[in-house]
Amino acid sequence: MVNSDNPTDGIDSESVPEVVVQRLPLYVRVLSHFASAGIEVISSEQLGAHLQMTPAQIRKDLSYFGRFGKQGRGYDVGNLATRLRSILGLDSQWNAGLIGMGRLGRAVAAYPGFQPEGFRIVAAFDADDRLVGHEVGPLRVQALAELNETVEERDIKIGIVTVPAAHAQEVINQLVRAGVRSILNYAPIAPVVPPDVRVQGVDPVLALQSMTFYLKN
Amino acid sequence: MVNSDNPTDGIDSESVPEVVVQRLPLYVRVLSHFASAGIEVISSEQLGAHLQMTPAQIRKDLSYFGRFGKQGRGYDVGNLATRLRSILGLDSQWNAGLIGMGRLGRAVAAYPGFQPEGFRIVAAFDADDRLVGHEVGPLRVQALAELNETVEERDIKIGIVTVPAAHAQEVINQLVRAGVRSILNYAPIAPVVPPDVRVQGVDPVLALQSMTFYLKN
DNA sequence: GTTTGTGAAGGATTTCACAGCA
DNA sequence: TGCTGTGAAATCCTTCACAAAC
Repeated sequence: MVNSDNPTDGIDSESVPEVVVQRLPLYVRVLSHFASAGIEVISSEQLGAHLQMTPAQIRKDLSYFGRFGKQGRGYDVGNLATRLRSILGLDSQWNAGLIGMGRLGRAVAAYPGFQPEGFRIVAAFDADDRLVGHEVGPLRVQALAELNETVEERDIKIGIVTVPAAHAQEVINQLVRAGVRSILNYAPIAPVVPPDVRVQGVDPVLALQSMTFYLKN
Repeated sequence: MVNSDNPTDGIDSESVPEVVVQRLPLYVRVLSHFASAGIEVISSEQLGAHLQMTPAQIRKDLSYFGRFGKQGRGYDVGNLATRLRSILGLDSQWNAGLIGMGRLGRAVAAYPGFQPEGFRIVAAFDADDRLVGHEVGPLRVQALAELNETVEERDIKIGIVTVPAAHAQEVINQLVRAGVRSILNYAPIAPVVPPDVRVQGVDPVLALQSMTFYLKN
């Protein structure tokens, strides 16, 4: 088992607002930044200035998970980063399967940002027989029929979907059937999934489309 | 001037919640999907089923912008899509400048998803002199010193940042100084910008990092 | 009969403001 | 003195529920 529960933080995920969980990685990132700049202690005020949010929100967010600061001083940068990483499960490796090895899939496979953060792509799949068997970096492209057994064998907890929009819902269905509960979706669709499955979309066009509203108005 | 204000919708962007604006592109996308499936009329119930949200929320969201439906029937798919596109400014072209022509920048330049949605990358920049002058697709890589005049000349309204994290804040500062108020940021940082500038991050790692919380807890 | 549009209610999130601790 | 942690207040967002429209 790659991912061991850390007994030091037993958090009821139900009791923490989802928005708060989504901000946690941001805190980790900024803390790492300050740590590598040699800063050892930081206040919620300073964190807030860098993240463009109020100090009160940062303190309240952190209060869902514990008491990490020292009154009159602030937070120990290294310690807080470590604690938050542990809470998020970022202190262990997470295996991911990549589905769709076209142009986008190969770009994602080659993206160097996953590995250092503990995310490892351990399998690659494509529906196209002509791609199956080919090597993409260290991975051999597999047929989708092998999804179920590979998810089990390689302890895949995350699915990364880089297939064309027309096939994305079906591929996501297959991932869900294979037991994957966390999906990173690059396809420009809003997939329908059971309530216990989490989908995060990565979609530059969607991001641009909401900005034009403000450019125009 | 590429982007003409559409006089049919005069919306006070202050009065519309930001979350609502961010859902609008999703509605457009689903409506296009239904339109190309030949469906002409759709209820908020059906839309909600596909987007996994309540019909009431969809109706309330739309009510910020007008009255698009017919009681007892629902919404005309084509008409609603057109109206929403107009409200978002998606009925005109938007020019973007891409800064950072390394691996990621070239992948973004080659991404075929922007063009069909009306986003056009009209300039490419890099700080590295060895890249300046090279051609990437139809673009000639320019020096960053030319940013200001090029933004003006080519009516660039959007900056797309694909430089390494260490340079991203400085590049974003330059974009802001050049008058760009909408930025799509691929760099893994949380940049500080003036209040009238909008930044949307595209960050697969951040998305993954909040999902692991739920995998673990 | 069906479904919209919308005030009002309810729930969630953010901010305030201050007691308590270093 | 300076800053955290946190109840209470304020704000923001979602859902309810129903009159009006087709």
